Amino acid sequence: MNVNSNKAGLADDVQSVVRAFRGHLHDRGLRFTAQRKAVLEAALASQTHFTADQLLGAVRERESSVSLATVYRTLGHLQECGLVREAFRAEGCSAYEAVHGHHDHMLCIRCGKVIEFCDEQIEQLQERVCRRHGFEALDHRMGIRGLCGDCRRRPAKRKDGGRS
Amino acid sequence: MNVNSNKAGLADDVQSVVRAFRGHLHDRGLRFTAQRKAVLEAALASQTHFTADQLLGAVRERESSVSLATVYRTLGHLQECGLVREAFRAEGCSAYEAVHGHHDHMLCIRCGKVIEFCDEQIEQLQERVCRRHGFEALDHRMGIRGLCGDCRRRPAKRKDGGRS
DNA sequence: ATAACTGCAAAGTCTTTGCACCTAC
DNA sequence: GTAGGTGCAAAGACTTTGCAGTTAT
Repeated sequence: MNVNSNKAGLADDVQSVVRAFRGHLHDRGLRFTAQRKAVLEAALASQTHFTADQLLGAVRERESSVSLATVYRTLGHLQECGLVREAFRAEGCSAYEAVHGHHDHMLCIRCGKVIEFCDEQIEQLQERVCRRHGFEALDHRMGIRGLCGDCRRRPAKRKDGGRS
Repeated sequence: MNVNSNKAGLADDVQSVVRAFRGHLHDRGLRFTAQRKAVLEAALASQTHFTADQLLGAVRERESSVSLATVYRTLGHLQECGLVREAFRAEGCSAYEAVHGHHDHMLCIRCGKVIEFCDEQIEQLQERVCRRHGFEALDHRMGIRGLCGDCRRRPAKRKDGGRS
């Protein structure tokens, strides 16, 4: 199956992933630079979602010489080879994440909490529906928006005091 | 279930939806204007996804006095009451769609085709996974990216000529 | 040696907002 | 009559891009 070719395990150690990235770049006549390596490593190190800007912050803790432009450019390459994906869109910007093990998201519209989950049965049904349409899935994304348990128990705060 | 309170049918005629929108606005002390009505009707008339800009174009065929700012403002209200949702993000901008009957999407990364589908079993499993997490789903979105049947049969065009 | 990469800053997009005038209620 | 709405244009926020110097191969 193609949905997640990087499912090997949580332990797919950074080493091999870096090698994969280098190979991907090499195949296209692109170069493996310190900045690209730093961006990849920072992305892999993150256990959650990150915006381009947050990633820049993380990268700079290891390799000071990186610009936001390079982060964006590198994110593009990383997405092309499936090592990173755009997880969902938060506020006005994109939230990315390293692809170590697939999962989907629930987003609480009130407190902003993000719950990750993975349902094997849903994955299988997705494969099935793709087959039915002759479609070859390379990646997929599911986001459920609603209220988390905590927020369901708290009263909503209305914009105005309400009427009637 | 909450995932789709507007599932009544494709025939939920414009009349009643407009009434629902008016009610929603009224409940919040907001006003029902010609522009808002025009935006809603144009959105309902669309059988596909549309960007804010495309919607503006459609709206202007019926009600010339509408600005892009108003379209955005109205889209906000329409999303709040569940009549419109952000279907997915295409290129740099959001693609919206009227919510008449729920469905999900497959996007071909090569030709850009969008295939809509709806799998009742997946919907049920989503409900189940939400229950397990104490989450109350209000809306959800699933997008599968990959290659459509046509593109799978055609050879890929590489960026450069390729190297052995 | 050279084609590709980087940082910077400027340019682009899409979206939101301030303001003065207009209008539904 | 008044609170809320609208268009316009300017402002914002995120992302992309041109350019001149730098570097992996």
